[in-house]
Amino acid sequence: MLEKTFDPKSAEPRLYEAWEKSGLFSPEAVLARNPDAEPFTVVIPPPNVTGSLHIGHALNNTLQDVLTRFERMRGKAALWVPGTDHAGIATQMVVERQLAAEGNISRRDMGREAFVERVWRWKAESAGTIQQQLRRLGASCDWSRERFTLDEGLSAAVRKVFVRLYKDGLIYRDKRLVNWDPHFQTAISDLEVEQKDVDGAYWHFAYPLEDGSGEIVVATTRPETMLGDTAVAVHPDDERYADLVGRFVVLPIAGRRIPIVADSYADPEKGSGAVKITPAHDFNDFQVGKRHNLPLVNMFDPQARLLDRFEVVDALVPATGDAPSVEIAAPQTEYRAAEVMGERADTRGSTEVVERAGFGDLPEDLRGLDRFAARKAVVAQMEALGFLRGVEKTRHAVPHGDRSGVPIEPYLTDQWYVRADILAQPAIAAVEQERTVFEPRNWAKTYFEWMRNIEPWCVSRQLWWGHRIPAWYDPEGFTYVEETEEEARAAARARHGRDIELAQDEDVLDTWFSSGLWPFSTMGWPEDTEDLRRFYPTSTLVTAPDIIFFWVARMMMMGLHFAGDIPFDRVFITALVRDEKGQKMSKSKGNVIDPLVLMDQYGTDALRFTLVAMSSGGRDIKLSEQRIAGYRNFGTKLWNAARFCQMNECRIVESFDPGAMTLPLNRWIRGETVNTAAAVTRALEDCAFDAAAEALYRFIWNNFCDWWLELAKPVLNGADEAAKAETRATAAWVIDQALKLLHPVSPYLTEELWAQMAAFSGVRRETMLIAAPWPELPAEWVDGAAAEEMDWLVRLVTEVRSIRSEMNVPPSAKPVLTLVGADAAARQRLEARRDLILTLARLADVTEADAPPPGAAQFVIGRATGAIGIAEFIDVAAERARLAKEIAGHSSDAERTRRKLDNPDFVGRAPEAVVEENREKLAAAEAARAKLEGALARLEAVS
RNA sequence: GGACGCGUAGCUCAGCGGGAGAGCACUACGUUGACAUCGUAGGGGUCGCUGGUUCGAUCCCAGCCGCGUCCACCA
Repeated sequence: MLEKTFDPKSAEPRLYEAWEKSGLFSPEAVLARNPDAEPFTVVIPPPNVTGSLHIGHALNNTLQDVLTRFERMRGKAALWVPGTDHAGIATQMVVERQLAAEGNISRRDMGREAFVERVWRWKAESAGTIQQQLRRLGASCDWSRERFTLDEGLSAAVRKVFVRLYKDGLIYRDKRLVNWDPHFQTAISDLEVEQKDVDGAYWHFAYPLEDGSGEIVVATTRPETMLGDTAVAVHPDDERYADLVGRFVVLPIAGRRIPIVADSYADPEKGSGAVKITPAHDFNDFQVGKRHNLPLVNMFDPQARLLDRFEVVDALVPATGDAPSVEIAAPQTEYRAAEVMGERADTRGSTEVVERAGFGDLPEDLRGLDRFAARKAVVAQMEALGFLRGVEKTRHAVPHGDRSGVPIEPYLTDQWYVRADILAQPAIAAVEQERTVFEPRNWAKTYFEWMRNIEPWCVSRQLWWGHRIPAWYDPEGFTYVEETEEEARAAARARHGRDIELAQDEDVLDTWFSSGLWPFSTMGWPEDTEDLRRFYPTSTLVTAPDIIFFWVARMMMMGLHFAGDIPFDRVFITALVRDEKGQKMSKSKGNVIDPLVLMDQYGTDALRFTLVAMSSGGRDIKLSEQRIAGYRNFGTKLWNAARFCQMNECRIVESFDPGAMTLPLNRWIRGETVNTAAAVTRALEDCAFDAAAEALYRFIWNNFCDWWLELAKPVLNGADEAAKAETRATAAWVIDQALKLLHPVSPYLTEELWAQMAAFSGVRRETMLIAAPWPELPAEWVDGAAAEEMDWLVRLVTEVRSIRSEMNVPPSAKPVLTLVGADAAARQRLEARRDLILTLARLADVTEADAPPPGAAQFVIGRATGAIGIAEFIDVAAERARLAKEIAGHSSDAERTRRKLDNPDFVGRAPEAVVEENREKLAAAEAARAKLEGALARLEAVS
């Protein structure tokens, strides 16, 4: 016999272990039975290898598991590939912090090799965490296929892709402005930059004209960059400055002569209408500089980063004060780098392109300052020199590194870029043609928006943890991009006719570069593997909205380019999980909900059911514990229903044919089961997870427990052995179907009941994973007549209960119900269901009469009037009020419907079925009102 | 500035062209051997506002108000 409640704590580990041991998470199990089984593939969004499960993981992995289990039960060769990501910056950051805490050691103190070794050790230590937590969640992924982005195989794929992109001209090295994260001392991509509003100011500076005939005022939020100004721009149509264009100002402090140029970038409406141009430190200014062939003055010393320990101090002005070069590199050279985008750079790279540019008479006291100190110093000097024309406080957006949280710096460096604009074309087309669809659909727009305006993707990072870029340089400045050092050497030998010293690029690749290959690299690409042939393209990708650009877009581009096909048929974008107040969860706010705690408290199934039930398209999830508790109760409800069935000897009868049921009661629940199975199937096919959960909840709780079980009780306690046998078998059959339908969402509880029911029934059964085929039930099993009959019964019982409650009839009282004016059908139903009605409505008897007895509370049921003989309880005033209210309800119904039907336009234009429906409604409302008015009249007569 | 989404019962959310729904919370009654992690019954909403389309609008369209997310930008 089942315990009183399901105990997740003891059952979950036991069940998971059994599943894993069975080997049935691997599609081979299905393929062994059916070699032609259709594949269904999901690849996990690989979590950070050293991470742990947060609520977002819980959500998307639950949904992936729901889909995988569902398709596996349907007989598909379902494969869910698990794995983890090396997460370059994030992981390196954690380890660097550990080192700092341990002994104030920096990675640079350790050296590259030792540091990377250390990160691998940390990975080995903590890698198990997330895997265990996914198991805890019930994830049915194929652990035998688990991958890691820094695996040998995946690394080989990365090198292959890099080399091929290079040889296709789709990857190139270039010197241009990048988003430089001064904290991590690395370039980051546009996507890793977030704008934050901060308090700042506009400083208005006057730049004197060269000839002393006046000045021009510019405003800036970044005074420290003025030292790098190489022009002042005004709008070509701005008459105020028309005669100044082509003349020169003298840049204060630096003492450099810079031109006034006309460029439409200058907005006459803003500030003075004149804008300072700092091409080496501002993305817009870079473009202006390019148009006017302005020199770039890079004020950052790239070497400065070597001075850092844990807190980075970046130098604003050259720390190498010994040789500040006055000469400025020729503009045509400066901009060459930007112009060769996409050009093969296997000859002289662009490393030579930018000369060190400086400015001779920079005061000693400005050198070596970090940028914040430099700002103050520059402002102070400008003020002292009399060039400060005002300060205006303002709040403005400043780009910050998403990981470091410090303001990023546009910085002129050599980096590797991917020509995303070319790769994006097929990826855009694939979604336009709906070869890949987004679910919910609207996300496609977000995807298009970004893809159609895509910028070059900076993929090099000045980190140590990651895939080292497979590029080698010789001392003469030639570049060799090859998969191995041997090949690079061979290429160098071929070029120079001798062995030559090579140095590998120090940088590693953006983490998302390897993640972008995930759907095919995990399948063994570039080898032509069986997995690749069978399981690629994958079926559904389940992921969060915030990584559509980071990840989904890159997989689309890489998949189409390298694996020759879309990476997935469908992308399901999950909701964002927020706290119950609707706030985004964050460590700093302290409102993070730990899914593990929730699983401890309520069981995994309850958490899963909640996440599924709240996953409706286009809305964030506000997670509340109350809701989880409610769904935990739902599991208990089903558990107890099964327990009741055991108490009543309801066993699985393998020879039982549900098609041969005779009792309307059973035929009714059979129909409900069919309808529910269809609804759940369709919902899961459409990723309408909330609809699936709702259908299951209603069916199990409202239909099965609230009504069918109650209706079955008299049968199970009765003397009709045949009816009893059928009802027992029906109970077991319905529970079986319910368990199967619920299993993808709540795997633990269902698996446990499945086994217990089998044991109790003396039936041998394997785990549900593939031995519980998904219910595909014939539509003929829906019996309309039985449904109508049960519906009538439910209405009758509900009416009686409602009146009893309103009239305060104690449960112990068993009145007599008299039906007046019952037709043949009602009479027949009444006779057939007499026992049920008596039990459920707590009645002594049901009779028929021509008129209701005095002192009865009355209601309308179909064409008949029901009268409950509760003279001793009836409160005439209360009953009068009750009847009046009922009458009012029917009256207003009738009134509204009549108005509709009196409208010739409605009758003329609405579909006949709708008109007819309204006619029936009117008739029913009026009949009910007439009966109740009669009842009210009788009440008044006797009182 | 652009894109997308959301405003429905106290709360959380379904529904999205023809009778306003669920869960929770609330109120009353209840322990009749599946379940108090429960049962029965009940109260509670001019479906953000204003127009339009339609025989008919919570549902479609437009505008407005409020909220949120993303992208771009703000010398």
